[in-house]
Amino acid sequence: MLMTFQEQAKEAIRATGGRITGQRELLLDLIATHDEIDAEHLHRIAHQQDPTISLPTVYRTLHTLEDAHVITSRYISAEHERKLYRVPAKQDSTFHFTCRRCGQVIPFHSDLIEQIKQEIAARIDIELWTLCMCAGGLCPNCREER
Amino acid sequence: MLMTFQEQAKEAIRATGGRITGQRELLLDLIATHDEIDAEHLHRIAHQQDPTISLPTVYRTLHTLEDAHVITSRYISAEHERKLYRVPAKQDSTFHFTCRRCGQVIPFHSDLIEQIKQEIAARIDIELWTLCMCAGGLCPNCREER
DNA sequence: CTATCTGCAAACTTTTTGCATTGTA
DNA sequence: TACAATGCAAAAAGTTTGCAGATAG
Repeated sequence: MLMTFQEQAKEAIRATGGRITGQRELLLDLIATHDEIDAEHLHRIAHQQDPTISLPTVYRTLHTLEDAHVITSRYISAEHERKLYRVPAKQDSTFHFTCRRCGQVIPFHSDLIEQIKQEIAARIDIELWTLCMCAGGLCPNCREER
Repeated sequence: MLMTFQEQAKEAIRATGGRITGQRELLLDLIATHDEIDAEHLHRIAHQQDPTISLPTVYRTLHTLEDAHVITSRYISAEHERKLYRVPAKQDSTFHFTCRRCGQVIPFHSDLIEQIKQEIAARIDIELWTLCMCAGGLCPNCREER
């Protein structure tokens, strides 16, 4: 009997004395249907369904969910532009190359990321919550043009 | 006959029609004597030697140097903090774990980083300028306390 | 002499906070 | 009916830009 992400999240919110509001339910539904999303984008699409929802509420909800370990966050661009939030299980070993000239983003999967996580865990006694890995440089096209 | 970092940098600046100003010479000297430094720190120490130097000049100089491939930049913490600049050769395979509770930064070296760089290069025909890897979670102390 | 650099002040982007009000449990 | 959560407006933090004046080559 699997709990949905939304149910798990609500459980986690209640567990710490938090309350389930309409805004939070809406945000949970939207997070569940997007692989990885930033606060501003989340606010934009939430706003279409509930025009009263504010950006501070989006940020506060994301922090609440992250503190409860219901979502994780990371940057995917070397410029650390917007922080992206996601359900932990999703695309854990995918990182991104961002072209510094045209801005193109190329996703990249590597098993070495899992190995690095294990290496960290083996060497320092930390609890790893997030690992962000961002590559930057010139993409094939821009490399050719210059 | 090895050129110093400063001489190389000046050469690179001149090569693109740039000019060698007192501010730029001072910044180059300071960058050369620090492993990895952020704009605000660089401005602070530069300001002690030349109180007229401004933060925009520091940023503009860092961008000029980065465009000329004389320095590289990266973030070392997964939180939206400061960008760090450095001479490319320095501590290339060191990344950092930042504790989300106490802020402690634990540097961490792994040969897997070089392997990942090679894996990227082998798979996509990119020119890799920077790779940032930021780990976050609980440090040994904070993990114990909660 | 002229294009590049500079400092200053102000703008910008993303994220956070104070506060009075609303709404959940 | 308490205490958590909300919206608004304003602040914060890091970085960038416009502009008029200074300066390298």
